[in-house]
Amino acid sequence: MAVETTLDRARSNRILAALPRPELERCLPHLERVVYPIRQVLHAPGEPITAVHFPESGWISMLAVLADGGAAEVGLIGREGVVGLPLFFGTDRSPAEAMWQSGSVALRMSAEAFREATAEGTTLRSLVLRYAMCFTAQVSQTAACNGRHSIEQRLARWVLVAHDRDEADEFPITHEFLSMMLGVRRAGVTVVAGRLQKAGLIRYRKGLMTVTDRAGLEAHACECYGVVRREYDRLLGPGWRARRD
Amino acid sequence: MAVETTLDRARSNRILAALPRPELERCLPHLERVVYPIRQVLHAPGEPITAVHFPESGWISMLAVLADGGAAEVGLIGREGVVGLPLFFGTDRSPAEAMWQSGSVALRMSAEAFREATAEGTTLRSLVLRYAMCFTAQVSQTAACNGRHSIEQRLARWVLVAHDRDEADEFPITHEFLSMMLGVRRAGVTVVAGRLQKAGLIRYRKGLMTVTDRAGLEAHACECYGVVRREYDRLLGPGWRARRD
DNA sequence: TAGCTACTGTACGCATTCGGACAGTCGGGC
DNA sequence: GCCCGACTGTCCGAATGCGTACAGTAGCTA
Repeated sequence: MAVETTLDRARSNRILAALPRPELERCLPHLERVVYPIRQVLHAPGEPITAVHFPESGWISMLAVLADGGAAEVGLIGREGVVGLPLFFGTDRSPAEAMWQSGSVALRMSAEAFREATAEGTTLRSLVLRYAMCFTAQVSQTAACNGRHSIEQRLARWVLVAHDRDEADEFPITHEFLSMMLGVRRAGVTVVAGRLQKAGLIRYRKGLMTVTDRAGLEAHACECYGVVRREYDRLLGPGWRARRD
Repeated sequence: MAVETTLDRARSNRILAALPRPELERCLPHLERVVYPIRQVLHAPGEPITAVHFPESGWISMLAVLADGGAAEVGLIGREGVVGLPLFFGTDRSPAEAMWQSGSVALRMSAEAFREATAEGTTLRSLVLRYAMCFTAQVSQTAACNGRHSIEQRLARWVLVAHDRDEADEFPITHEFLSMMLGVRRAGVTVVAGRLQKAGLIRYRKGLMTVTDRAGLEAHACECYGVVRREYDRLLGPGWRARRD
């Protein structure tokens, strides 16, 4: 069995993978591989953010925590991005929460090292800037989507967004959890998920969802999926997804 | 009548006002005062953004344009900010639209000049970074808000956000227009605006709205107003608003 | 001051989603 | 192989908001 080096693993994250070799090598000593349990909170609202994380696989939800104790997902981060943008923006805390949803392997870099690694003239700086633009576009579209589109459209969109960040066609997710992410009732998710399953677009059982017809899902989802996807493709190149179509 | 210099006017925009004098003076030759008609589009979805704008007064809506031809407001920019963040993020276009809503006086800086003015080590760069963080927080909270809160809460919040960016307690806005911004029916706005008026929080007639009880509005609005406001206060200092409480 | 237009008020039936409850079923652990 | 807990399916009444329509009114313009 081959020994997997930090260099190999860094190639899993699309931002790190896009760095020129010398710059990546300067980063390597500051990258530490970490594995977290599912639902692990990477940073909580108002708490200091001490490090950024470059996911190797799976995805992290960015959540806005509400007064009633609930949380609404406003964006999703996978191997195309980095968790901890507030540090880049010059602050060590944020009103949002970052929580692991799937996967759970990332490369961790301390706030201090990240600041140096994104100094003027570095490729990392311009990549993170572009990623920040993508993420903002995702959140913006989510804002519009939450106000205008049906649960069915939003669920189809959510599955596609997650699927883009997953190596496999199946991933663990329950209706209960989806309902929290979408900000709707669990029963509402069950009903529309049942419709999507009946239409042959997905399959699921006991907390495991399988995508069986991507094209069909795209047809059922609102335009928000395509708008954001095109923005990611445009700014990060078309290779940022974990899977091929 | 005193001659108002570009320097004086730059003090109206909180980002420019926060620059050290020498840095501001280097910017001045690149700042041009522009006046636009209401509803003027500063940048349309997918079209090249050729300049940034530092508003002196009033506010601009950032909109996500939807497939049905409608548009949903995802954020609001006033004298505390700058329109054209995509340029800062390294791209000259965006899926969003920026449109004047009130006021309409800004200082314009070309993309080229903006790039130089935000070079490494400048105060402008760090100010714009912090502002970008604020704006992202605003959009995130809007995403959550759109999914969870009632029209009444959202309208109260919207009025507060606009009020923060307006010198006067009254500003021109019709129910029709508010309904487009909030993504709801015009009739829905009329009903809840009527309730807020009956409660003595606002007054309006024929396209002119007046805030008569800010504290009452804050009590009626969802927590989203406070969450975002605190983030702006924290990162930009408490003086970013056009008015006192 | 008459008329026009833009804006506001209100009503009706309908669709979606909610909040809550409860029954059915899957599948891992013992 | 059985049990139990987690997950899914379904139902109810109620609330919210939608789409549409039309009437009333304020205020500008001629």
